[in-house]
Amino acid sequence: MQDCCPAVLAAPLRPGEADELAAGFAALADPGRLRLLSLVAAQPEVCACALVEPLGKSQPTVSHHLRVLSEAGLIESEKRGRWVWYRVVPERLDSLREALVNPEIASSGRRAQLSGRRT
Amino acid sequence: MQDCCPAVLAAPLRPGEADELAAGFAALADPGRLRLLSLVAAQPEVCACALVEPLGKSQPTVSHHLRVLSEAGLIESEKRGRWVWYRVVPERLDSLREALVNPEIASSGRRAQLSGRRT
DNA sequence: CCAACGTATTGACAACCTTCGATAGATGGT
DNA sequence: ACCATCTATCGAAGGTTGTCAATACGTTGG
Repeated sequence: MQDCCPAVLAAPLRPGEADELAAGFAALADPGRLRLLSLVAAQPEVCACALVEPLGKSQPTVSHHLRVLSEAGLIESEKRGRWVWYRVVPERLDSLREALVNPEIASSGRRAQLSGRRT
Repeated sequence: MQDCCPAVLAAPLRPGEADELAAGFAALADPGRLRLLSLVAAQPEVCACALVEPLGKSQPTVSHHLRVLSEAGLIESEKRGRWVWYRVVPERLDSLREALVNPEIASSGRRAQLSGRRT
């Protein structure tokens, strides 16, 4: 813990950002939710009524997952008459995707500055 | 559930793929793990001993999270003498990133074929 | 205004996750 | 051999999550 390596100087990812990102990924951490998202993303807009059957889960469960995706900012809803329509929020997906590029510092950048020493 | 819209024809994401992806995102769904990953990604290789302090969690906890990231295929480890070195697996990050591009079908492709009808 | 329908909320339960202290396993120095 | 050190595992406590049946809410059509 004190003389094996340079030791990381500062966390490239601050706790605040980490929380934000983790919340986003948490919404993607369920198979059903991913399929739900892909169903919504497959079209400009999808009625909630078209999501229950293909998912093979109960209506309350689907509703719950849609809410989770919504609160994570991945989709947005609009009530029109008796039905609710959902569509993806591409910007949010983009932001999560970019986060996965961040660690590119290692795969391409690779200018790990080994200047520091000890803790 | 029967006459509001075209209804999605086939799930763009099959249950099998969804499970695979969800497992990956689940590993990213924790703030501590994200920071851990970013710490590892910040350099070509990082000793486990350099990760406990910056994360502010106990050593067993850090070890646990490293294992989770490892089992998700996001990082790999190599034991050298008394220490264990970790590095990211860029390919795995890429595959997860691509999955987030998949729903691009909606944001750019947008050729939702509204041919089908009813359930 | 009432009945039918689409959606959301509630309540409950099991499964899982995060976290830590204690401890075990393995390696290297003396 | 012995001890210090680094890492992993175990066991437990507390919290979160996924799921459904039941039910409430809001809208449309008669």
